[in-house]
Amino acid sequence: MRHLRRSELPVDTEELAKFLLGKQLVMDRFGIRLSGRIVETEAYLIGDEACHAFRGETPRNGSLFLRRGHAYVYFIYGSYFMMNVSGEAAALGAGVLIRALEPIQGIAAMARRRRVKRVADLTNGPGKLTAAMGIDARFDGVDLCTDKRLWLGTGTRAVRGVGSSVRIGLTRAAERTLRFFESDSPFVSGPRWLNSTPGPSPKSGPER
DNA sequence: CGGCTGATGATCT
DNA sequence: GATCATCAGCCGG
Repeated sequence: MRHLRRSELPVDTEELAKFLLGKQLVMDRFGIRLSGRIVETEAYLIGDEACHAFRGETPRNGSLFLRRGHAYVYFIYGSYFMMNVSGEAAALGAGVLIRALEPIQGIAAMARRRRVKRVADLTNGPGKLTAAMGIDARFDGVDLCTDKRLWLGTGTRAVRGVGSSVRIGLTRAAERTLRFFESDSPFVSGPRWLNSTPGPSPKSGPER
C-alpha cells in the first residue's frame, strides 16, 4: 500500500466522499500501524448550511480551507474528535467526514483504546474511529497525502456497492442525500433502515 | 431491534 | 447560555 497522491483525489467534494470508500486510513506511530478501510463518509459542501465552513473561516475550522487532502479534526460534545478530509481548492472550505472504518491492521491496539467488546463496534462511528486510532487535535491540519503518521492509503479490494442516505445527526440542511457507504459492510454506523439499499427497484434511497 | 437520555466542554452569539 | 456532524447504556417489545 502507498499514499494516495493529491492528483488522484477528485476535485469535487461530493465525488471525493464516494472516492474515499474502500481506501484506507492509516496511523503509523510508535512502530505500530493502525489501519482501516473507509466504509462510510459524508460530504459537506460549499454553500451547505451544515458545513462548518458555511459562516466563514474561524480559528477552529481553518483546516477545511486547506486544499484537498488535509485533515480537519475538531472536538465535539465534550468528548469526541471527528475527522474530515478537506475537499476543495485552497480557501474554499468543504470536506468529507469519515464516519466508519473496517478495522484492518492493529486491531488489538485499537481495542485497547476503546472500552467496547465486539470488533464490529470498534470503528463504526466518527467519534469511535478517532478514539480507536488516537486521532486528536494534534492532527488538525495534517496533509494526509504526505504525512508519515496519519495518511490516506490506496484501497485493497474493490467496493462492491455504494448506498446513500441523508446525513446523520444534523439539524440544518438535514434533508440532503450526502452520506455514502459500502452497502454490504457490517462496519457502517447508524440504524439498519438507513443502511439498506433498495436494490433495482424504481425508488432510489431509503424509505421514511 | 428501536428509542431515549445523561455526560461533557469548546465554540460562537 | 445555547448549540453541537456523538456514544454507551438502559429500557421496552
